[in-house]
Amino acid sequence: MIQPKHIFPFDVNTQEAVRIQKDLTQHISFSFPFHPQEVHCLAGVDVSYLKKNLACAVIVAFSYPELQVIEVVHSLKKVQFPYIPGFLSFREGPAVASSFQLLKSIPQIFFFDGQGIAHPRGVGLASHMGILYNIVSIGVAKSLLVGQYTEPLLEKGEYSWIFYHDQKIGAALRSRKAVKPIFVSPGHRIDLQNSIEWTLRVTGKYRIPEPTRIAHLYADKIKRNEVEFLEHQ
DNA sequence: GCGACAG
DNA sequence: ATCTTGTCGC
Repeated sequence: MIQPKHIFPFDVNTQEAVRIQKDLTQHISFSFPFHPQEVHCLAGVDVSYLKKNLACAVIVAFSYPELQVIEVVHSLKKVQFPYIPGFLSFREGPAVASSFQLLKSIPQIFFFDGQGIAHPRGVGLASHMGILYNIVSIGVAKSLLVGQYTEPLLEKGEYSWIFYHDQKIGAALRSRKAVKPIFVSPGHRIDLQNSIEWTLRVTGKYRIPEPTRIAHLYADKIKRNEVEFLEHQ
């Protein structure tokens, strides 16, 4: 089990959240701790909502490079923070943390359904959870939160930089030919170039890379089949 | 003040 | 994220 490096109070107001985010920024590392050859376990994390103010977090662990599912965990947590762009981790973080407690695998890289450092204060969901658990994390978002980018070329694998306040914070990556790009940014313990490369390594025939795509499919399954049962927990 | 705005 | 059927295109 992966133990959190620090315990953060998630039941805070936005002002405290801003302070926490600004403090977390100082702890982000960009040096990738592994040799590419020694990565054999990856994970995808998807966060979403259920009705009744329940947040759902799914973590799926995969073997690499086979990308076979080796573990799936999920948890539901009542949200006590509204959805405000820039504060997603305070809404979904508790559910993610709860799922981490259930995870037995030790993935070497985590792909998150959200931003890494491409965030108003440099601490998106991927970075926040990355710092909290001292893990390698990458933000893979379906839409842009902050910054500007020029349209990347149409072939799969093409990308352009996302700039924010004159800083290069991420990439608009064409994960499939001629589809809307995905927005990749480092979460923690990895740089932008490696974030792009690893994202491409786990991207198949779909726009969304396999780790988060599969995690999202499990989230859908949970919503369809197990909601009533889980609501009593 | 107005518009933008991960999931 | 969610409300929602068929349909146009690679």
